[in-house]
Amino acid sequence: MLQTQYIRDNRDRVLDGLLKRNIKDAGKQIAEVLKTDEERRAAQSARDEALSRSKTQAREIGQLMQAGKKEEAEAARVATQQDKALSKDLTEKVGLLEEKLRSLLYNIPNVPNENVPAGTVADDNEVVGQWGEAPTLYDGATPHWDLIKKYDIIDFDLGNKIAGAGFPVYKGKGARIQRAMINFFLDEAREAGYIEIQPPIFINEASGYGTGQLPDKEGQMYHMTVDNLYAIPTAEVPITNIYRDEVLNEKALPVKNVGYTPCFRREAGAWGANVRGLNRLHQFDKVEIVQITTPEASYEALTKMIDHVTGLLQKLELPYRVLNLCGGDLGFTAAQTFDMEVYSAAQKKWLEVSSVSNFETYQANRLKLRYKNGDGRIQLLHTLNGSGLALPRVLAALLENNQSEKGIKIPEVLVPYTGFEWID
RNA sequence: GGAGAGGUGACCGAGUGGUUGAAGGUGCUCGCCUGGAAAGUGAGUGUACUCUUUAUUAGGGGUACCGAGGGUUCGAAUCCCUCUCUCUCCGCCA
Repeated sequence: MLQTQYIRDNRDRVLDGLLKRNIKDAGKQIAEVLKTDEERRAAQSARDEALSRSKTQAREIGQLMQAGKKEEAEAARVATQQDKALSKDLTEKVGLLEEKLRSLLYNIPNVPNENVPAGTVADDNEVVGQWGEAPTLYDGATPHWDLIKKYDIIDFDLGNKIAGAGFPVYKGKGARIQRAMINFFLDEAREAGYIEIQPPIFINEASGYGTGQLPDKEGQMYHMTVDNLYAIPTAEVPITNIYRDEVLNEKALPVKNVGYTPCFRREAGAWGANVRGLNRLHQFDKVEIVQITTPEASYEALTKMIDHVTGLLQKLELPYRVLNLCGGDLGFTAAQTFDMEVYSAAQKKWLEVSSVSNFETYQANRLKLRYKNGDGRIQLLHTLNGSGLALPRVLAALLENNQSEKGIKIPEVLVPYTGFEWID
């Protein structure tokens, strides 16, 4: 969430940013925040004053008691009753206002940075990079949902039987290529300086709030009500929450973590057209990279993360483009996001395989993730994360782009991991 | 599932009703020592909110905070209640 102080000091900047996200009542929301904040401060001043008085009185009574002046102490004691009731009321009032302010802030998304293009829909995203050429496929080429049946490597019907739609079963070379990609991605990240983490795949409520999945994406996560745990939608959640409520030493920065986890998404209401095959699943595998840096270093880190991800795609020989997401397409918590899309020749469309974002202090503020800088001042850090990479759509593109009469050719870099060169 | 113990500052760890925001240690910052470092040694080192001050990446004041919430009391880290988390033992299991 945004910092109240920041909104107070940069009202116009915040407003402009929210308008870039096409939030129509941004002015009203910000005015409400500022008004609540003002009420809160007034209430706090009043409360502090009342409490200060009580405290002084208590100290005096203590002294009288010790001096043995019982009667005077007793008189003073009676006199405190009124202030006590007053400060209790005021404390309650402050609490309510704080809660109101927090819930207002929870519903205000991050302010896009100045390089985020204006726009409302995905078509307004700005293409900032492109690599590779779409392959020309042979006559018998088909989309991946046919290929997986032809080679019997992924079985949706079996998934239906044992879990439900969107929970595919990977078989034989299908399972092995999954394992191969995971290892390849993890090794590449390690070589780029990321520490590998294997986090829990269920998280508690506090973690959900920490990274912003709660309260606004409540319905998108699988929730185990018996133990009040949520299945993670991405490794970003448990990995970033490692650093919740932490004050890091500047020397420990930047934090660079990578983790492989299955990801679970209910995709409530998203099922329908254009989600065939591997394009959208309830459970999928992803290798996630996370960085925590100082504010000064975060945009350079973002660039490096994009380079890392595009490097992976180049090694996999998959044609891709890089998009600078427009205000309207930006996720709730991001200040800037770049999407990597791979071209899937048989579907003749771009598939998002990675999304790399800088959240600036938005997550860190909720997480209370800070560091002590050289001057000894405590400051919020910047958090960033990106997929490096999500498997299903990479696999879809790989199957489709590499198909021929002979079968599906495995990219060279993956062969040492798969142990086979062809799916045939 | 049953029983017990415990959650204190960046970290470890004292502290059972009145200068305790909190001993001591570690870490960190600055200095001494050193050719340089280590060791040793001296000093400093809470966070959040808030008010105020032309000492303004600063000074001064106030309030809150010892897992969370509530209660008792003139006064609570310290007493009581509820919740929560962690640990240990037993049970069950891998």
